[in-house]
Amino acid sequence: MEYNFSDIEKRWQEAWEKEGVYTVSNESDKPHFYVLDMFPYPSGAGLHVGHPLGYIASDIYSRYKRLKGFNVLHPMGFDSYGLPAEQYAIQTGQHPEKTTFENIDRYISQLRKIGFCYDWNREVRTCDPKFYKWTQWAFIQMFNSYFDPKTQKAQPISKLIAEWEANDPKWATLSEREQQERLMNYRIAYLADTKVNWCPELGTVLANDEVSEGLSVRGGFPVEQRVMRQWCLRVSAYANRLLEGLDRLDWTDSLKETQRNWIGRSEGAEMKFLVKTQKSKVESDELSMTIFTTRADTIYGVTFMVLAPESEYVQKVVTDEQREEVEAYLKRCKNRTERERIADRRVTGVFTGSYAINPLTQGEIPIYISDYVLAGYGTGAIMAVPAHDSRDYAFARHFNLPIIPLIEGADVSEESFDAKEGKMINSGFLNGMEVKDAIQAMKEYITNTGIGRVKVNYRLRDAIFSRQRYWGEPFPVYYKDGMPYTLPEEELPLLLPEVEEFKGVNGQPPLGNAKDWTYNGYPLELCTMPGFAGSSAYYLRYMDPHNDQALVSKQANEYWRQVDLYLGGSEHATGHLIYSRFWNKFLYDLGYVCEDEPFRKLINQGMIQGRSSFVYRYVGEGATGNLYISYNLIENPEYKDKVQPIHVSINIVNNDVLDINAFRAWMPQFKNAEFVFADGTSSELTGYTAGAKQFICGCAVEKMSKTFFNVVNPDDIVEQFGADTLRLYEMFLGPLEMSKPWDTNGIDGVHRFLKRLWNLYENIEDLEPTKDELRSLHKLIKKITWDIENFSFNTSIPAFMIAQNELTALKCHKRAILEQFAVLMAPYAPHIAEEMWHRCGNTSFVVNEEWPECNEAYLVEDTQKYPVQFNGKVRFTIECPKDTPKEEVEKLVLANEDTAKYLAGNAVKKIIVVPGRIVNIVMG
RNA sequence: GCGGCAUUGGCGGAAUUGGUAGACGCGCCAGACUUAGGAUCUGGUUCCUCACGGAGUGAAAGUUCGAGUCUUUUAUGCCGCACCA
Repeated sequence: MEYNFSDIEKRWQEAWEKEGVYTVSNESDKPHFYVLDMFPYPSGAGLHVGHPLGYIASDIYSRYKRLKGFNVLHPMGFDSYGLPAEQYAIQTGQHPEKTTFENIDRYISQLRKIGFCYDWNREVRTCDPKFYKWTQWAFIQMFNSYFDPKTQKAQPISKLIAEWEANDPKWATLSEREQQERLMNYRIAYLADTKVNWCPELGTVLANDEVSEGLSVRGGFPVEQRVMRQWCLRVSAYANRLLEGLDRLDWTDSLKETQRNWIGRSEGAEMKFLVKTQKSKVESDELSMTIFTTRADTIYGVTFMVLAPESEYVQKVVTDEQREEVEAYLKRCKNRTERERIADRRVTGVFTGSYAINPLTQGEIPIYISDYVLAGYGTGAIMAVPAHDSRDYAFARHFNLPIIPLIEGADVSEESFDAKEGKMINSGFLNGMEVKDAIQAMKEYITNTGIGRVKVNYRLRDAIFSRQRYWGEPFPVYYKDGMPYTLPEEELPLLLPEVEEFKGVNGQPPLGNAKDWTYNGYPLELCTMPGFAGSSAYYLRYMDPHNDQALVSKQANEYWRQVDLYLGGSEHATGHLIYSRFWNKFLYDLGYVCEDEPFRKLINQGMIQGRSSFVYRYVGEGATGNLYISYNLIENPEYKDKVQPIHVSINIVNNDVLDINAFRAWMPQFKNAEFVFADGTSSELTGYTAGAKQFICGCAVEKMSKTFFNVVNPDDIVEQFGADTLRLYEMFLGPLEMSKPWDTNGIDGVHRFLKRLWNLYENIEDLEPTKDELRSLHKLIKKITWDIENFSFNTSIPAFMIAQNELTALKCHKRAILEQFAVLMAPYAPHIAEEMWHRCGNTSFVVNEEWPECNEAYLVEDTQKYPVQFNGKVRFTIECPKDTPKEEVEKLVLANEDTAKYLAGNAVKKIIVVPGRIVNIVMG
């Protein structure tokens, strides 16, 4: 009987759905396990074969865990707020909800065809009011909380108010507005004037992780710096906990390292420098500036100070003579976009006219302003040590400032010496110390003398949480006397209003276009929340998706606790995975969730790139623009550098051979195309007939994209080969975590395997399995179990193939063997596994079966033991295959004399041997 | 610049605890069957050599009875961060 995959797959998908075999209950005696995929943004292009890679891997793991007796939560949903749908809406006037829902429908139909074991009853969509109610709810909690630095935990802000009422007499004298303003400095969700990444093209601000090299990640539009009043989340308060929490997570080192980098902890010291200006005489603290440094030991080499242009110190220290020059410089900095600043790293700066006093040497040091110092990090002011910092060095060279070497033997005539090693010189009481010790000594010195204090700085900034966009969660916030207040929780969800026009007008965000956007007559917030708002707690919602009383009930949360296995791309390392951890820790502090970290184990699947094909158009002398050269010839002198590669649809290329007729029909400009074939003959001369000559295309690995004509749609693969073949082949491509190009060419091999496997399930017999058959099966059980537990899915497919080959060679059609084979296949290829299980005479679903146990006893090969004489005495025993002749063993020992000597001197229990070689030594 | 990961046939990649390097698949070669097909099956396929034999996991050194695997140095590629003081 033929392997009719489309019939099998359709039948079983319908049966699973009808019987609800993948519906998950929160009440179960079984141990729980939560497997989650990062939910997708439903883009208009639909899924390509790269998307399901991680989904297949997590599905295999889920199905395996189920067979192992776990109650497995494995849901899917959609991150459905976002810029592309809104950009499309602005262009076409279509409501983003309409296009979003259409895209979701398409995604669901594509996903269903691949046979995932999702519990679709638990699907969530971030743009669904029932869902974003809880996004808004979380925001209100953040607004009403502050971060207590003593306990390192979020607390209700009422506690802070009570404390002030009791201990701070000034509090009661403040007006309501003043009180609100003071509280705003503590709230975890707060409104502040901050320097933001403003993207004029998108008409919105962006978070740091949404900007790369001065361009927006979405769209690639220029981004400029601007000060705006924005909602922010006090993520930086959690910097230390986010850093320390990493140690307890089962994530890859590279991902942890990326997060550590992003959090950017650095230990150093803050130091106070008094400032001498035209107005002050330095006696008082009145004019001083605080700087942050990790190299307090280099203070004897400070030859100038530098302020960031935006530093609050600037206006205090600038002298009248320098004012004009300084203002000109500040203006120039302000007008530079982030991108220009990054692109142009020439040294610029201006002298303020004032001097700082070195607290150790009492020397006067000039204060400069330069944009190489960042306002957002440390205190926005630095002490410059040109001898030992390359940036200070460049500045000193440009402005001809002195450079004092502080480390013995350091040559600073050409460049700075940045390394933290060597003996200190020119450094007063630090002279002779190693750098490491000097840093420590200096820290103690400044603490004791009160010049400064030890300080830990983090690079992680607060997240800017406002977006001047339409397609996002509205803030549950209204304004009274210009101060924000949150809506009562029972008013949630605050529904996204309808608007006529999706683009903002008159500098107002799009919600400004909504009619009657007020609460009790007070204006509501016009901004919406960013994309990461909805994706920061969605994994909690899956635990209890229909609850309208809470984000997640206590019982549901305490049953599932946290995501046991999370799969997704590494591109979310500094965005989603930081925000989610922050969000979760916040909810944990307030007692809404029972785990401090959301994702226990995390795996990044690699990206699947496209494999583009090219034809080469002849553009040399006498070119008609109509002649194409086979790839194998383009390096020939007559064509070299005279051809132009043109992307060609991979649908008309098979194994790098172009389908000539399909190419001519593909686009009008290729209608009269002529070719020089692989053998050097030309189509004009020979008169082309299909199949007679080969035209070879070039190829390249690129992003999968419509513009490269290299997109492969999983639907097409499913139709041609079936979902099981797709699943197996995606895993077979290579290690899960590695990036790799998609190449449909190899898929036949996997498909052939399924067809051959299918043949084993004819004429099933109820005979007792032989030893060889049992060995094949148990080898397979051992291998597949190990593979799944170690996420080494790619190596399972060869194991299945080998087992299939062995069983075919043994002509094995025995029920006892084939039943278990079906169960082993179930995680990888669930449809054919169900059918195989069924053909063995079972009526149950394979998903309800038990994972087979490996019996090691079946794996032992027949061996025999030889005592080996060495130096005349019996020294050890060699165990080798039964038919190995004794002379062979003796010859072997002599041939491996060094090894034998070593063995004789050690307590060796067993040696496994194959002809000619000792291969495995078991120590006693 | 800092950090992480990788490098094995024509190609994707195996080698799980240091123990037969190249599993399995693609491609290619030969053969069988055949209604000539992009079907199926069988055998071969790391390189050099007619062969015997030798070499071999980016390069160099080291540890070990034994190294693709461990250590050091180095080269190349990919990814992340980056005037972060």
